[in-house]
Amino acid sequence: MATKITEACCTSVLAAPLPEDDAQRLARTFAALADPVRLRCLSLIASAGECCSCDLEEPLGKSQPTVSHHTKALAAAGLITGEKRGRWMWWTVVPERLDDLRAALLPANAEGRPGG
Amino acid sequence: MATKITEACCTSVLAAPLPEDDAQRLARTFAALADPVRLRCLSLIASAGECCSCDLEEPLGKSQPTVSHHTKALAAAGLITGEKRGRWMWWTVVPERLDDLRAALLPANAEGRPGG
DNA sequence: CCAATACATCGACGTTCGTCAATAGGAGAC
DNA sequence: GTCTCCTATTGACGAACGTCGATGTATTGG
Repeated sequence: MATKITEACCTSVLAAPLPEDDAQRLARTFAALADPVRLRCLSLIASAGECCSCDLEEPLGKSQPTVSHHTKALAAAGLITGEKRGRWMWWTVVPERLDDLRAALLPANAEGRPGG
Repeated sequence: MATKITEACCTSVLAAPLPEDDAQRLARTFAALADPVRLRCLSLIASAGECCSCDLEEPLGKSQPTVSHHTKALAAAGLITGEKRGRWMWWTVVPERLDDLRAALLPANAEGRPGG
């Protein structure tokens, strides 16, 4: 089982000094999570499995342009993805992207762990 | 084995809608990681196991006040902790804090997973 | 004592960010 | 076509952030 080398590769923050471009990419992704409104937005989408922008305004307590701004930021970070159906924009989370983030925070001695 | 309830508790972003105060706490922590300089700073400390502020200036390419500013931010988020020995401030990462973050990003159906 | 070193704090600057009102774009209903 | 609903974009505002020079605070060494 030690033959399996993590193809999540490179971006392990704790294992080795992070190259500058990797740091910039990672920082942009974390920045998408660095706002309470966006975190709750992501949480609402994940909990619902799928939901449209109009369903976010009320629980978030923010105006429609603000909600649109945040969904755009989350989508730009690859954390959610949107599909337009009729008039509605349906958002879903991208679990692989969250996996990448968790992998980046893995301790150096846990490279081959399951469920990381 | 469903008897084991995660005592990481509450702060699972994807499992249920995030309360506002939890969102604020989490966002503050992610904000500490939302800067490439701080990410590289954390990475340098983790890789070295322990290091002092003066050893960070050159690899980060930033001035001493800037480095101090970033270490303070990381420490305020609980991601690193410092101990003063003589003239030097020795920084180490707080792995439990990283574990908390990874737990917050766990998918909803992975509550009881090992190595999460 | 004084000088040097390591780190923290302050003040200021330019940039980025979150927010909303106003407006524009697009898709269904009539 | 027109009207309504949902979403995206623009422009503007204040707040927060990253950065550095100057200064302050400890600690070590002579």
